[in-house]
Amino acid sequence: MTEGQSPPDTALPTLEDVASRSGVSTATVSRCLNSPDRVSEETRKRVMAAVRDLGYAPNFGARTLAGKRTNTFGAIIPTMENAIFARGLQAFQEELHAHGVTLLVASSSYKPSVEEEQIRALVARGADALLLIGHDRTPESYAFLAKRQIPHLIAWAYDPALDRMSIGFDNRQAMKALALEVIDLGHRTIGFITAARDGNDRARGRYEGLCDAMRSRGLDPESLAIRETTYGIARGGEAFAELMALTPRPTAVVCGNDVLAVGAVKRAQQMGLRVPQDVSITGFDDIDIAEIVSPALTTVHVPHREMGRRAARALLDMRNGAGRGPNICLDATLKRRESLGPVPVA
Amino acid sequence: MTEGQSPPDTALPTLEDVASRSGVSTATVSRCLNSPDRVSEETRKRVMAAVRDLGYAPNFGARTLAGKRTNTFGAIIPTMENAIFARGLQAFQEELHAHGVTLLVASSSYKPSVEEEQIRALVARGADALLLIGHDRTPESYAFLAKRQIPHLIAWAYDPALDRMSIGFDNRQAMKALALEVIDLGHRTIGFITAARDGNDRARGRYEGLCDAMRSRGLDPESLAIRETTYGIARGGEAFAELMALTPRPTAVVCGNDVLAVGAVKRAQQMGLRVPQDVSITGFDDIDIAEIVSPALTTVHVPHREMGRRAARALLDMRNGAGRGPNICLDATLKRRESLGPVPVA
DNA sequence: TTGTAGGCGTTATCAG
DNA sequence: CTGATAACGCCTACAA
Repeated sequence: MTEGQSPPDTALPTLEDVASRSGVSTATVSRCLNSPDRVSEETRKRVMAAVRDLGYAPNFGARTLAGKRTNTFGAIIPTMENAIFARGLQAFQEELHAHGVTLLVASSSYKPSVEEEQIRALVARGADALLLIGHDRTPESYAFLAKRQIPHLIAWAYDPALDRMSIGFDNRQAMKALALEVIDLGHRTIGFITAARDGNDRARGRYEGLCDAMRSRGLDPESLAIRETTYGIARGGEAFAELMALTPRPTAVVCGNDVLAVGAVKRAQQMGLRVPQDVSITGFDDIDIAEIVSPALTTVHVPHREMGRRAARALLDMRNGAGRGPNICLDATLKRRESLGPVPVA
Repeated sequence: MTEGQSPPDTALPTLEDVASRSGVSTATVSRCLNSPDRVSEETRKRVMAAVRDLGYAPNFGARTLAGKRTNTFGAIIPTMENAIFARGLQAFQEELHAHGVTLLVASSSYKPSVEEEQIRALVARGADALLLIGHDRTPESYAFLAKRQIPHLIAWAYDPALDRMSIGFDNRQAMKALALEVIDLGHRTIGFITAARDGNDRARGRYEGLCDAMRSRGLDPESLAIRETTYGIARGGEAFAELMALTPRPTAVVCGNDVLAVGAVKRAQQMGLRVPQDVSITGFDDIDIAEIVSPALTTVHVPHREMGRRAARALLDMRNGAGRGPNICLDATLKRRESLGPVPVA
């Protein structure tokens, strides 16, 4: 009945089409594709030819339905537009690809509700494991992950107080170290430009690290002039200008990331302020632009690539039944460059 | 028989679990999820409660198998690590999300064979439509796309000679315009730093545009000193150093993209060469660093975000049956900044 | 408004 | 080595 010469152009070829065209059963075709050695050389050739002719590709849905591992991992990042994620993810994807798994990426625009959606979407599409960024997400997301027992790993963050599977670095500690450096250079009036801290534990951790440093040197965190803004070079510039209008004017502006810091540096120059002679500026992440801008940014170097690579390995292990994942803290090291100097003599 | 209280923690809840827990049939549960208005208020509440309790999520594979639209689009880019794709893709994804479709991204590492794999992977996973970068890909990829009638759109490239559905800009024309500017400033000895042109029609188009410009001013493209290198700031610097060791030494170095150009500028400064007084350098793409580096890069501005947004709309239309997609050429405009100047007087 | 039943494409189990 | 055939989880007529 369904012996048609070739499938109508509107329908996708199925296993059955391949089978009838090569005169074997669907079971045999399936074997050809999955365990070629369990099929005779001759029939295999015939089947493969039919596969090519028909442009057959297995239906993934059916395949996973029939109960096989998908070899697909998912990753959900806040935004593709942030170089730190792009870099780490590229390494992550390369490592996975080397192990035969396909990576699917989705982005949440920093919205926990969207992230929850994406988690479900990826899992529903058969993701064997998930890479997530940071600790902040809806309780529903965590509940879902637990109930479905999805191997997952949190990257870009490490919180000693949390007992989660993660591979990241201690944002708070790293920022504290940097801030200590700033304070010990004599700065007392400090400004802080940060991304939104709500729903972003990395940003919050950095803020807390700064407060820690101030307290440990007898400064009151309350005296910190804060500007919270969205991601973007221009945004950093605007926030910087606001800070410079304050009295007393900060002698150092600590930024939550390099992008904001670069905006601050550029704006300073437009305002005729010399960096660091008139005002010091620091970044965080050590992405390319940190070194390109002049003066180059004093910042915190984060091993994005290594993080991606190791996250891939850990997730692969977990998927292979290695049990509970690791909780690894990578080193984020201080990078001294020119944008930070001693407080100007009044 | 399968009347277990609650599903063992090792198995995922299915429609049936939800059904039995809420005392209705699977059909009703399905309706609750897909067309809630066709179900009584009361039963719906009961069902939804069960859904939540069980942490139920529909199995996507089964769903597409049963023949529904997936509301999932796919995109395959060469690498996440290149800001130009990241920016366009973010816009693409936001537009799609606003229309209720999930975007899944995969990357090919600039390898056509990997891209072919990814195309199959995404289609198999039920992608309703695909966004691809550039025209260069294996014939098998095109054959597959045609046979399966997958709505797809090519972005970041526009070739007037090709009759394909695409939304991009004319790399060749844009580079020609930029190169004309260089030549008309008096430069006769020109260097060119480019990404690998094999399998990358955008890079090739830019190269050809440069040749066009030279020819149209009576210069021999053969005299062009070319360095082909991989992506990365450092790579651009190395290629630049090689070019500067040539005799005669180029007075202008045209770069295939901003990243390479920034590397060249930085290296020039390390070598004690003033830009543009001693040597001119140009970029392409107009990403953030083009403006951050000093001197700022003379480059070609590409409307990445708009491209992403419009690609999303076009693909949405195609998926909705709007027939053959568009072939749109966006404007890429010359951005004059400081890195390009007249040829030095000998 | 709700339930029943058939089928979607693949894999796996069992016989031949 | 190969062929039937029963799941897999969901959707959608069709019936009630």
